[in-house]
Amino acid sequence: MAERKKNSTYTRNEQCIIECDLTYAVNKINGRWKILILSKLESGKMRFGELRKEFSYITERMLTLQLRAMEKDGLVKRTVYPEIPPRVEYELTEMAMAFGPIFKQLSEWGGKYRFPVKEDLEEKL
Amino acid sequence: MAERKKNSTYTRNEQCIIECDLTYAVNKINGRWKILILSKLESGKMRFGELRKEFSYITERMLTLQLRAMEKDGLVKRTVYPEIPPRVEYELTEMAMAFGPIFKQLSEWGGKYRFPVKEDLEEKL
DNA sequence: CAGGATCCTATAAGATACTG
DNA sequence: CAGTATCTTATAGGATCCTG
Repeated sequence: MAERKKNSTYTRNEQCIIECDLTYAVNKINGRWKILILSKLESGKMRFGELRKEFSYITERMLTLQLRAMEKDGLVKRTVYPEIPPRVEYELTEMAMAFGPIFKQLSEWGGKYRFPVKEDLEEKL
Repeated sequence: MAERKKNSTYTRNEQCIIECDLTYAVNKINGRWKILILSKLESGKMRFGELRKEFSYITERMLTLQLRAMEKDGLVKRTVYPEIPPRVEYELTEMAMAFGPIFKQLSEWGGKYRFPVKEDLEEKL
């Protein structure tokens, strides 16, 4: 994500990634759509077109960029089949699969706090 | 974080926040330093200066910006004591505390995958 | 089908100096 | 002490058109 600077020093963030497990993890999944995409890919490998249909609100360009960034980060494996028309499949690596339970909890957090009203109602039942 | 546009429509991201628990949660903690700060504040309320000392690699400006954003987002409570010299304390709200276990798991994830070598060594023990 | 290329805007982040 | 203010750069995100 963040590249090395010309002067061979690190940005503040890079310095921290080197030192901190939490920052390292956070940086892997930072990016507006990454968690969403990873979360979707948990259910199995998908073609580019399937992902595009699933995330119609993400531009093709961003979808590509985020997927490639994750590939570089070792979270996603990209397989190109030498056919015509082309077929490309994306699947999670083991390290990405390990995020599974975390995303599930995140989603639960969202469900609980997104509409406080919802919570109030549930408590009344 | 993202503001309403002049034309009264939503950005792609905002549209998604409205529909999706996971995106809602992700957006609460998106920002280069938020998780780190939240994670630190878990151990109790802290003064601005303490946070600044703890995160010496974050500029004062970014620290302020992230804290204020989180305050607006309902994750952090900011208390100003009308004294001279001024004293300001930051503490987590209940909804932020609920992130606790998630951050812990994230950190564990980082610990496991940050240095694959480390893992190999551990397996040999 | 799965993108790449190009151009543009918005937002994040950082350096530095200053203040009630 | 706990910020603000100002300026600048870097990065993210998006619109649109093109292609092997």
